[in-house]
Amino acid sequence: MQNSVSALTLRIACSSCNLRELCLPVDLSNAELEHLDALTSIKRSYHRGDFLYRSGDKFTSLYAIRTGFFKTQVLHEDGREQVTGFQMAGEIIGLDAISSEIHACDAIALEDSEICELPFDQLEALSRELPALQRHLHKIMSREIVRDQGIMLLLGSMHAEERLAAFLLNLSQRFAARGYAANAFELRMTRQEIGSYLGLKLETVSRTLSQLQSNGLITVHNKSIELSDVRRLFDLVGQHPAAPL
Amino acid sequence: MQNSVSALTLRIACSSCNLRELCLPVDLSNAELEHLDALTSIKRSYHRGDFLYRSGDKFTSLYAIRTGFFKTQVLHEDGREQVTGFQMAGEIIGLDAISSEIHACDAIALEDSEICELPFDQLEALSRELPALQRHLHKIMSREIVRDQGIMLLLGSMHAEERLAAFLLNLSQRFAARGYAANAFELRMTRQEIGSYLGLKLETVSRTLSQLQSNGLITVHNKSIELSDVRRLFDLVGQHPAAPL
DNA sequence: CATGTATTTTGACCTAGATCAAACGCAATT
DNA sequence: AATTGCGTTTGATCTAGGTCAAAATACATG
Repeated sequence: MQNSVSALTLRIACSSCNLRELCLPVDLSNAELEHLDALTSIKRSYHRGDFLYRSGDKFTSLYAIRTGFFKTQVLHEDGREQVTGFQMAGEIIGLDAISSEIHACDAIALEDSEICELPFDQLEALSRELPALQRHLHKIMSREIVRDQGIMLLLGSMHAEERLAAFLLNLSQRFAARGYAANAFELRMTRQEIGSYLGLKLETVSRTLSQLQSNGLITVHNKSIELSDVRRLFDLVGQHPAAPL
Repeated sequence: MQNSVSALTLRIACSSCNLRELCLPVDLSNAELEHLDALTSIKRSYHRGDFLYRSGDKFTSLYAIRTGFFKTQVLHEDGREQVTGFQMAGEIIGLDAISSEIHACDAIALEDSEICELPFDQLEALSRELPALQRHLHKIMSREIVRDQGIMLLLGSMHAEERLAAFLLNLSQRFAARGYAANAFELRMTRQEIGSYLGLKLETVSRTLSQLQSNGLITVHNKSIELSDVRRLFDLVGQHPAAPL
């Protein structure tokens, strides 16, 4: 039981977090989980539009998303921007900063959100004590590499329609893993942000969504999406429904 | 001094490897380096075209490239392929397989090559003992994530000419870091492989190289490349020469 | 509720790169 | 030297998606 907490620096125990099935504690025994509570993980709140960190900031911590939705983006010097990912509850962000100890991208809240700040030094020290945590941390980083390779495949060799289908199916699967409806959800990001992520212009995103709708694969009403024919969406990306993106 | 070795399972000591400035031992003290020698790292040779591993193979080890050149590629079910990277001496490959313990891509030698096989269980165990090694392993993984994000930016928002310029400058910098000439080198890969990596067709790669040549930025003779005007190449990618790709 | 601002949709047109096809160069083989 | 075969270059066309512009819709704020 937690008491006498400040609003800004509420210490959070992983063992009592309802995201423990998705987040850092995956694969840890109860005994190990208690050790993880030794981590001084701080809960913080962000409003829509707030920066969790900025490119160039000194790296100290990874961040586990408790609630809400973030995007990460890299800015090119000439003003071009590339959204590199959309992150939701249970996902860990900040991994790109470990290499240089300086954040390489911006992380921005797309809706009001809460995160757990995980001081990386402590996380490393603890993972020397807990092999299961060490392995899981490695898996999280490796998973990010695999994800990025999937996006490279998408950007390098898929058409607009396939990119959108893959994007929507990926969101669907991640919502489903969190207990939300897989076939109907609200987009948290603009067409422009989707386009940046998928290497398309916002007009193309809009047109392609309309086209998927008129072909009966989805229903779009502004930011609300319904997947009407998941089978044909999977056909479009040339994947079996079992395989994650 | 090493004696009585078999051709296939030569044990290699990191402490006596001339790649230690680039590879796993970076940032380790001499004392730590000796511990790293406890790792049963096995040297193996591959011929041009050989697979180091295939997508679907069980993951056991990371691989450090001692000499030679590799490509990694992911194959889409419908036959599309995407080259996800070209790797040279001192670079570590196989990181993508940690997450699922199954390799997610193919790794293929582009010329006769030698690698060090690094059993991952042992590497993890050792990195629990050596914080500097642990940190370095994390940095290697993080650097791969940053690299992938750079490619996402390239694929998502750059034109053919910019992609080729960025590609050539990146190779140049990596050759330079290994003591080779920065401004003249041989490509180890085909136009088709470059195209797959950069999200372009091989004809576009060829045309764009010709165009860079006629603009005086490079000289191309088949696989041999000379960077004639590095300054303007950097201008093209909108980067200052100091910044790595 | 009215007004101003951002986002989305849709249309008309344009272009970078894809596609298709042919010729060329170079290395290995006979 | 001729043959074969792969990789590369170059040309002629085509098209998916970009660009530019305007209208429609949603959203925020006084």
